[in-house]
Amino acid sequence: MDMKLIEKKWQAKWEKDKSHSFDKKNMAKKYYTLEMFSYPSAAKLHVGHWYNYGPTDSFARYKKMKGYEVFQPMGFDAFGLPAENFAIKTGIHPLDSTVSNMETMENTLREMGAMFDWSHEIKTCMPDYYKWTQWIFVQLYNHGLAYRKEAPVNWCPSCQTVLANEQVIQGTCERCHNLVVQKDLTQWFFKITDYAEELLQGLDNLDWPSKTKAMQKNWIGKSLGGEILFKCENGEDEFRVFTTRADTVFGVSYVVLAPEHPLVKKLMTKKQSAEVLKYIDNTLKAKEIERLSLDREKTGVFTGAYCINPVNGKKVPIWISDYVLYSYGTGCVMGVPAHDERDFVFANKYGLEITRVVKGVNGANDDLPFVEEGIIVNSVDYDGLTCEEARKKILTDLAKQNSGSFKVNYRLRDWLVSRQRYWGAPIPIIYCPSCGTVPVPEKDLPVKLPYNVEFKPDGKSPLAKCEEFINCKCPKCGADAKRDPDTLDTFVCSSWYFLRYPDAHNSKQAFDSELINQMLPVDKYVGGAEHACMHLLYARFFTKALRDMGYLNFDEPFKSLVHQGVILGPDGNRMSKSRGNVISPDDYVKQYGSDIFRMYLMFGFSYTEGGPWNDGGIKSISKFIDRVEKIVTSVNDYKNNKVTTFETDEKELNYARHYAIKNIDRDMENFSFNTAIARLMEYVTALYKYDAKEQSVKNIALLKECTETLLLLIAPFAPHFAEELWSICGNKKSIFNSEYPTFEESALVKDEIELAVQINSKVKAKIMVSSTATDKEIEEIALKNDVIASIIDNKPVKKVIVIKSRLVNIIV
RNA sequence: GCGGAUAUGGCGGAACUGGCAGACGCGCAGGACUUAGAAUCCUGUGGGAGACCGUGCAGGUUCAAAUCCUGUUAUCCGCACCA
Repeated sequence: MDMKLIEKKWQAKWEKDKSHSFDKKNMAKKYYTLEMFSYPSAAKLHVGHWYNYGPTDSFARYKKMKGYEVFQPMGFDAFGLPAENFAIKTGIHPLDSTVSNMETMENTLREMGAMFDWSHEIKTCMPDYYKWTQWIFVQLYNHGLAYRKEAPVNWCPSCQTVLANEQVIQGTCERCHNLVVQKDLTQWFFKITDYAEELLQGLDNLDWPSKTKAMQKNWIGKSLGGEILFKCENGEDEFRVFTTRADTVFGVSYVVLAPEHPLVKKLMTKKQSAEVLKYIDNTLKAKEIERLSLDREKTGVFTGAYCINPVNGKKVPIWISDYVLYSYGTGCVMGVPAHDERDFVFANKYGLEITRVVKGVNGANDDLPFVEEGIIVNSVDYDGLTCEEARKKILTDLAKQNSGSFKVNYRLRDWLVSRQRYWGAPIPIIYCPSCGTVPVPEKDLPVKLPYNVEFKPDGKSPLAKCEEFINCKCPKCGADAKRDPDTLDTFVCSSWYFLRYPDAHNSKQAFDSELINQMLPVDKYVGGAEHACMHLLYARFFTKALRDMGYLNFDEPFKSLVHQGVILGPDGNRMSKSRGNVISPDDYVKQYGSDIFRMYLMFGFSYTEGGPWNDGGIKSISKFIDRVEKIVTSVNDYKNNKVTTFETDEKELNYARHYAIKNIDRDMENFSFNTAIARLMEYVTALYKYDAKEQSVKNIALLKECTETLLLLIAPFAPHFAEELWSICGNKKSIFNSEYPTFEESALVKDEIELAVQINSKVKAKIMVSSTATDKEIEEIALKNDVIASIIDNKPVKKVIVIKSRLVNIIV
């Protein structure tokens, strides 16, 4: 069979019949299957795209055949740096290259033969989409969830833009892998931290991979503790430290402020100022390099100032050190060298006091630092309490004097969304000399991204240099004003696309709430694991924020999530041009067709694991497809020739058939495609055995039924192929609108079953017993077995364990 | 350091709540059909001559462990001075 030919034929037919469009009338059965949309950087699909979209489409087709009204849209995450960098290199405008890439990619995606509903396509770089991205920005602003502030931010000198925390990987830029430096800049942030607790709690109820949940949990980084107020000796200033170990506050021998802390320059004494300023300077300069050294030595400088420990009135020296992060907690910590490893190292290095205030429960452990839980000592009234009791009591007592409080801290930072780049959605904000920060009114949206812009990066936003863009009138007072020159992080665009898909052409609203509340949440979301702490977290945040504004009535966007694994090169390494191990789907699709390529991806790997590419595997699928075709054609021949006599065991064939149906159901739900196809292969082998030369009329009817079942079962995996054979068999209706087989439990009941007989847990013999036999009967049959009897000889039988339909274990 | 995962034949990978380890496929071997090969079909295929031994390693629980428990090693992924 010419696979390429039939693929073309059926793709055209499906498109003509609008086979893949969602029918709202069937809302009660809706099933929203979503694959993460792709970035149109390369013109062609790579194996990763195929591996995400092919098997997931088979899952969607399976759901459709099971009677669900499947919605499976596709689109492009089209803003972003690669197009812009490509433009800088080649001079081709990002819009032009992106539009042409999207076109090529869409064509290749269509050739996959997936059930994408292209009538709902989204392209995030188009004004009809980013208008609503901007609208959401304004909503967030109006609800206090978008704000602008000056802060030390991550700056990538190579990409010439700021980055979100999530985009900094071990001190380097996630895109170009260059070192990221800190800069003080005024930028826009989204207040994702307002939702830290709900984002954390909500994870429990999600059907997501546990690894992904754990990653988000760690990223949010909840920590329970307290804040303790330290007043400075000068009587004016004060600061709070965040600690999870308030129980050790009697062991404080110094406190440390982050070098960036604003109090530092005020508190330092004249004598220490030169050293302090030098240290601050060095910290800022050295940070990016030292960040990479894993075990770097702790350094710090005494400010010359002192503060008072609120629990005992003790004078405590104030130090600064870069091991204290300004961005976490309050930017100040108390130093308890006896009970913290870092403080211990620091105190030893600088000769600071070390006071033990916790001893081991059994009194034995004398080693310092002692970081475990224990019993409080040297802490006056609190002596003898457990650490946990002391934490509560000390904070409660401090709270009474307004010197402390219980406090929950999160590692999660607000999301920095400004980017000093061209190829993104402009930030819809206007700065007016008299009205201040003014959001662009909805009627003026979208703020269009101008085409003619000098986008070569020089550290300033390209849009700032575009006069006709940057200059505007204030929407409030009409005075001359300026637009925000930055664009939005592309993750903003992808944080709500799943809400737009079902209502992709709505020109009045971002989406119709009533419709979206019915269509969402997404029932099955499939995509790469690399998005755990970015896209998947941001999308949850957007959903919750829009819910609280009244636009949505659900809490989570993605009920059930699956990550596909990674297909490696044949050499077991990640595919890369430099390694020369890149597998091009095109070559295989050309040779075998898209059905076989997709099916091999599903059969040759465990879906969530992935693994190295292997050429031999694809041939085996091609062979399997040939076998299916042969069966179907020969059964058709029998039918036409009306051959007689029969000699086959219907019962066994029916067993194979219903066994396949039952197991494929379970496997599909689990995304266990490789085993589903294995069951299909077994079924085909069973059918082959009944492909006898001589057949009776009665038998042919069964064979025909069985081959139809086979085609229905194989349809989700090889859609074009199955559709073609289905029509060859004389069916007028598409196989995807035909009734999917259900299994009959009765067909799976065997008259006789084989049991293993063990003696002392070692298999010694096999016996056949009636499937209705009682334990007692089974035991008797087992003991009568020749082999078993001879082994038992005359030894006393201590115990006999009968596990129905599995085995018999005789203990002698 | 913290968190998560993985480890099973020559290879990719199966094994539901503990119950015959190695489904299915690749590869390999033998056979059938061919003048011959390719293709196709059939049979066999964890190791060992054998009693037996076998799921990274060492223990444990159990009539029974790839699966549960304790410890340990290796690899991969994420976070990392988070107070």
